[in-house]
Amino acid sequence: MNLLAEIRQCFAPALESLGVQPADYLGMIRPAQDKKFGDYQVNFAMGLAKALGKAPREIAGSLVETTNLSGLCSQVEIAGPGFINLRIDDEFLRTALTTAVSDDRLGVAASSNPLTIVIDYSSPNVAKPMHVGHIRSTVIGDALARIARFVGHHVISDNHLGDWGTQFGMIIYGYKHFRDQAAYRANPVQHLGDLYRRVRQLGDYHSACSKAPQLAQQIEQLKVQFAQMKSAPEPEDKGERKQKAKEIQRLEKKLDELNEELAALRQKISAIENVAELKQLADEHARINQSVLEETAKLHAGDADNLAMWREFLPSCMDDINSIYKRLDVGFDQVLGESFYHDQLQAVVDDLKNKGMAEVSDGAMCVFLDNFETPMLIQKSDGAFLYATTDLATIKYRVETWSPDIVLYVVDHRQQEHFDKLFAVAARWGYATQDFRHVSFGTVLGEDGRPFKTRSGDTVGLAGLLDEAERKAKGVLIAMQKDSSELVDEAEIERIAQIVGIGALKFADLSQHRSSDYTFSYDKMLELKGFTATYAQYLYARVQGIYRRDNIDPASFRTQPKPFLFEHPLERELGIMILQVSETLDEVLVDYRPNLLAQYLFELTQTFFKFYDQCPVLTADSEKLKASRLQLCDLAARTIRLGLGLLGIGVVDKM
RNA sequence: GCGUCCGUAGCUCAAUGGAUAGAGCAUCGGUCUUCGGAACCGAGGGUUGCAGGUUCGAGUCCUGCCGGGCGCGCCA
Repeated sequence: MNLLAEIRQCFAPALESLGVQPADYLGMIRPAQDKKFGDYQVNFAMGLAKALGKAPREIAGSLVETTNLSGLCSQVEIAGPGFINLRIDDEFLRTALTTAVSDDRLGVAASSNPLTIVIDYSSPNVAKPMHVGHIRSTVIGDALARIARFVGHHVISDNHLGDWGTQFGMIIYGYKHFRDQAAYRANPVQHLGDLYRRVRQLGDYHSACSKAPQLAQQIEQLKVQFAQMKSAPEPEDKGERKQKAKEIQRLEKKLDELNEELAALRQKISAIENVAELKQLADEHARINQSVLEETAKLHAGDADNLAMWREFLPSCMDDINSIYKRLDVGFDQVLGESFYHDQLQAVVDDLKNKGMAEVSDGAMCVFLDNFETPMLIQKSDGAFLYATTDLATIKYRVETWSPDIVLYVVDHRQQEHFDKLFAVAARWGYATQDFRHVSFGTVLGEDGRPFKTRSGDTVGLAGLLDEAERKAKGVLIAMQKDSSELVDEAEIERIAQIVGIGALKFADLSQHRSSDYTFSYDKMLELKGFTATYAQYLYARVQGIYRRDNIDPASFRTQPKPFLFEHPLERELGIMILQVSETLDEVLVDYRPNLLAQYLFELTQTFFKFYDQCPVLTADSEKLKASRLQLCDLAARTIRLGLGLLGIGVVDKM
């Protein structure tokens, strides 16, 4: 039962009779912001008043008169400037709750308009270790896929792996020059990772060596400029003085930035030069960066040796990634990486060329677009393709293969301009009816508040983060068990710690608005109280505890529901909140915002614990009341299980 | 420089243009021989960066400024 949808439906005829498009206004019916106003509020009378030239309260009155809410709402009030406050009829609530108790879907109807939705998420670079920067796309994308699927859409989740890029050139180079056959045999995943890091380190060293002097020179120039600016006489004009101060500030900041960059380069240099063996290696591989690109080019050109190595390495790299997915309980319907599209790229370029959309500029094949200063490059001057080319080929493939209505790209916001261009090209190319959407999210920042740099070497590995989450949850669990009667064995603690720890981690991410930057903090990500998954999981465990205590089999009332009673205001409040899961899921999909579901689950849990504090369940005054309250507990717990499950988070019977 | 996103309580964050801007954490105080204290109740804490504008109504929309993140042709 979707209460909000029911109410909206009721108001449509009245709006139509006023001569306006109901769709423009029905969205303004919302859950009441403050419970004292009722359950739902209608906010469009004020807006309509202007358009129709009547007093808002008068409009509200006529809307109420011509709208049939009987059976649905027991109380309709016009308040303030023209709000219409609605209170759902208790009997209607009881019926809806009774239906929910006996329904596996808790009364949530499947969408009457199922769409085909492709969701592209996670998409890590194979062969590079996954780090915390990958968690957002993975966790948000997975949650959206689960939610959309539950709501009734046909979802195709697709992991667009970076499995065809320079990183394989690096591994191939490393394998050819640095491999330790025994170590490789013993643990291919780890050894390939080592080879990657070694090549990376040497390559970075050489880049740093060539960049550092230029950078140092640039800094010297800036310093001179800065000194001149500072010693120049103060302008008399106030505006110019301000301008000057600003310019000085800007230069200072720029200097700081460059100095920091230089320090990072020098660190990379000294890391090599301080170790004689490394220095020797670096000297022996002076052309390493060019060679890596050559190995990559050979792979792309179909070189038999490199292709064979790629085929050999890929499964090992995937093992690493899949173990993370397994721990996160994340899956995909399709895993079509960049390599899958490799042989379709030339055709894409040719097609765009033939259609007059692409032209050569400065040696590179470009698609120029209105409203964009820079073109989209689809082929480099050396003939190599770019990720834009792959993205276009991917669009073509997805549309031709799955005919999606919507294609979501769960990718961080730094790529916004890329997607703006990509979608613009796609539309001109003939894919204009699909709703391509960049579901962007904020950058993962370090605890110092600065963006997490992929190249900064000391990133937190994702595997280590998961370990830490589970370790901390286990510590809390063991501490809790000391004075609890509900003892559980060692293996059980391990299992529970996993679900609680990973759940906390995921929830920390999903509970935040996806567009805001994500400040990485162990404390925050592993928090186990307050606005967390743990709090909601605790609700579930407590309800299971009630069943255990009184040997209750919930199946008994799920098949034969008893009447719901509202003797305490919190029983009714909890009942409404339970039913609102349906409208919450719809809300999530309007703008692809899982945090709305997280917020809902938290509020539901808060309401439950208030209810539970004030309404005795097992010791209720009558059997009828006990039965009713047990059903509320059951519904609350099942709603939490469903909602957390849709966020990719599990529940446990004891914790 | 151009583009784009952001600025809300001490901290971390909420709030499709709606009524008195809300949570969590932290702090302080209460509930307690408990239906498993990972709980419940209460208190303090705000000129929503600044200044204008639009409107019946602005944290939200528009303009300008201040401060910050990110991006800006052959990386992905």
